[in-house]
Amino acid sequence: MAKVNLHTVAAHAGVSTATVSKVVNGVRQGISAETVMRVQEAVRMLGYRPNRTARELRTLQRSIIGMTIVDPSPMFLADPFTTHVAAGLSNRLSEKGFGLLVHGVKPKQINDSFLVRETVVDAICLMLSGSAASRRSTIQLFADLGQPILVFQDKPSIEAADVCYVNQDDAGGADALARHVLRRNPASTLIVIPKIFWPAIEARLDAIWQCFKQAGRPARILRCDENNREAIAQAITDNIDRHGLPEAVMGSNDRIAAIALRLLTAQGVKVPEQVAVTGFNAFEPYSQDRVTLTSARSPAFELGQLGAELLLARLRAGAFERLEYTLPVSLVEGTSA
Amino acid sequence: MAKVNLHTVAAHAGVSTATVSKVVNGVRQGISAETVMRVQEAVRMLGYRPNRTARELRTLQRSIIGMTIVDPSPMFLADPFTTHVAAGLSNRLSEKGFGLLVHGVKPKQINDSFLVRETVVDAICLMLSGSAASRRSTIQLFADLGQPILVFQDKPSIEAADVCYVNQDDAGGADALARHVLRRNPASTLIVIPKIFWPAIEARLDAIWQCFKQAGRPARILRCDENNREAIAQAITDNIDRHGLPEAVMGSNDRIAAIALRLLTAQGVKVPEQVAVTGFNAFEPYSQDRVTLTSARSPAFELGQLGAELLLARLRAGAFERLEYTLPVSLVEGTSA
DNA sequence: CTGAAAGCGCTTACAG
DNA sequence: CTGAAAGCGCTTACAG
Repeated sequence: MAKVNLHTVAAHAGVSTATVSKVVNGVRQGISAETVMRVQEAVRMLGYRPNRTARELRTLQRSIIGMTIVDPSPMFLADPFTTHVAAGLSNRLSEKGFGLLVHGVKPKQINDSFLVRETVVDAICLMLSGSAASRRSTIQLFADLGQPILVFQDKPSIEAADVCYVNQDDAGGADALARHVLRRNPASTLIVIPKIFWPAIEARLDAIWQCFKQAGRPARILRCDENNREAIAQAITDNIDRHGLPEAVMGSNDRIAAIALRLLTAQGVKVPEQVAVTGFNAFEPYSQDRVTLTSARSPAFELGQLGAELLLARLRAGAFERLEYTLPVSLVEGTSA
Repeated sequence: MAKVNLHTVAAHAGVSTATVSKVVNGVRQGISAETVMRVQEAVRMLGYRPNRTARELRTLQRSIIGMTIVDPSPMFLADPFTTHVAAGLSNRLSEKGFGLLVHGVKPKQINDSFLVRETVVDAICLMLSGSAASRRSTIQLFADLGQPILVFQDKPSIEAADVCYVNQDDAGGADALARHVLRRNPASTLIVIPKIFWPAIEARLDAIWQCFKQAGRPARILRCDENNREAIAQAITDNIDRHGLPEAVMGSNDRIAAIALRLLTAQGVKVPEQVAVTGFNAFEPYSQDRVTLTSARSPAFELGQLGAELLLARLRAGAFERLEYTLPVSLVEGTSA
């Protein structure tokens, strides 16, 4: 079947392409009801679907937002935090007829990413892992593109007018958790975090660390390979064998906390009586053997929604109203700590 | 800063836009090395990034694949299976300079989806929940668009030349699990599945059901609200209270199996001695209290990769080579069953 | 109320 | 080896 375009419809309805364009776009101003009907009928009969590319070129906007996730693993989209953000973004963008283009890229390949090389979206969201220096240079790279950039979960490093930072209060959440744990004056605390460097995780760690320092309570840190459940369990077991049973275990996310919780109860350790356990994220309530996990609720979906709104507003207004936003993280009190 | 386009670069380098276009696209045929250099220099100096929209309009291809997920929940992107497929898709597409546009849509709103209303991508992937009839009509709707359609995890219902089905062998995997469980001749078996209707889940259920029927062994089915861990645990507990402890619990995914496993061990039930437990997906090895979960490995990431390759080939060749593909699902033998 | 026409930024067959 | 020109499918200010 031949391509149906504005001309086909116009010819079929016996009007100009200008008129068809207006009808299709709902511009009823100065068009007779009868003409509208005739055009709509032609559209229906021919199964006409406007070519978005042409509209985009004409109006010079794509109505597509890019989301670049910099992660060494091709499974970038499997991380719950990331997917919650993406879901929130897509959700809000869709409502406004905008699309979300997701793009995972390995740290080495950022320069060759087609989102960098070409103008393919109206604005770009960034979700970065890696050291502060590498993140900084990545943000700089994107900032230099001359497109609006929105960075999720990162400390403002580049001060550019068109770079906006959307964070959750990881430090606040971690602080609340630490205070909660410190109420029992633990003689020893084990903090378990993933090896891969994510700024949000470091922010949580810092806050806990500060809090413990101020309270004059010791804590030790264990970094483990997050991709493997077994590896996490083994690392925790080894650490306990070497340094003894801590009085609290603080995981940097619920997954790690759940593994610790399971491991401890399997060894007959009572939670929270002997050991307090906390997690982070609380994307869904977590419980095990009647103990519910004390955690902090990450508003990741809301982060995505907010990001979408800010970007849409930026595109409309020509500038971000503010360059930094922080969403609160609330303590989820379970029975595990 | 003013927009930099082909003309700007051409003027700067003192050549025609045709020449700049060729250099930028790597067409070195019939262009002197010196000209190439001069153009590249101008591109660098001006920070020129080709406008993808214009190229798309000229070549009439978008180099974007759409992924529509039909799900009543806005959290559509939070499902591990879906995200694994999306990651696989995006991974392969990126390598070829293609983008992945994700779009979650509620069942009622499919007709208003901009992927349906307008031509915005080169091809569309579908991931559908809901009844067979509703899925069928959704596929029909997309098939009528005159664009290549690739359906993940659904039984071929619409026979159209441009609709391709990519599945994993859910029935095979479920069958293997059922046989495995049946080796112990369980007097009673509880099958736990989510309330929401996903074809893959039904395929698993059917296979298990058939297998048990043939073996002359009874099984009962429990449908529960999958979004809530507590609800699942409660539903299983209630079912056991009412019908007694089964000798096997087969979850339709690992998450449900893990909840059952935890719940049983918490009640002092020995797994697998008293009750065998199985899951499905095995996106990562799951273990708890030294028992490792027996499951079936879903090649979701590979499904996405294959889908990307098929779509790319389809776009190149003008037609799908085959209209149905099934990836194997392998049994993961743990100690839980 | 309607239409002719310019032009968005590219690519490409063609002529030189 | 290089460039002039047509045209991809739309939108919109403008004239009638």
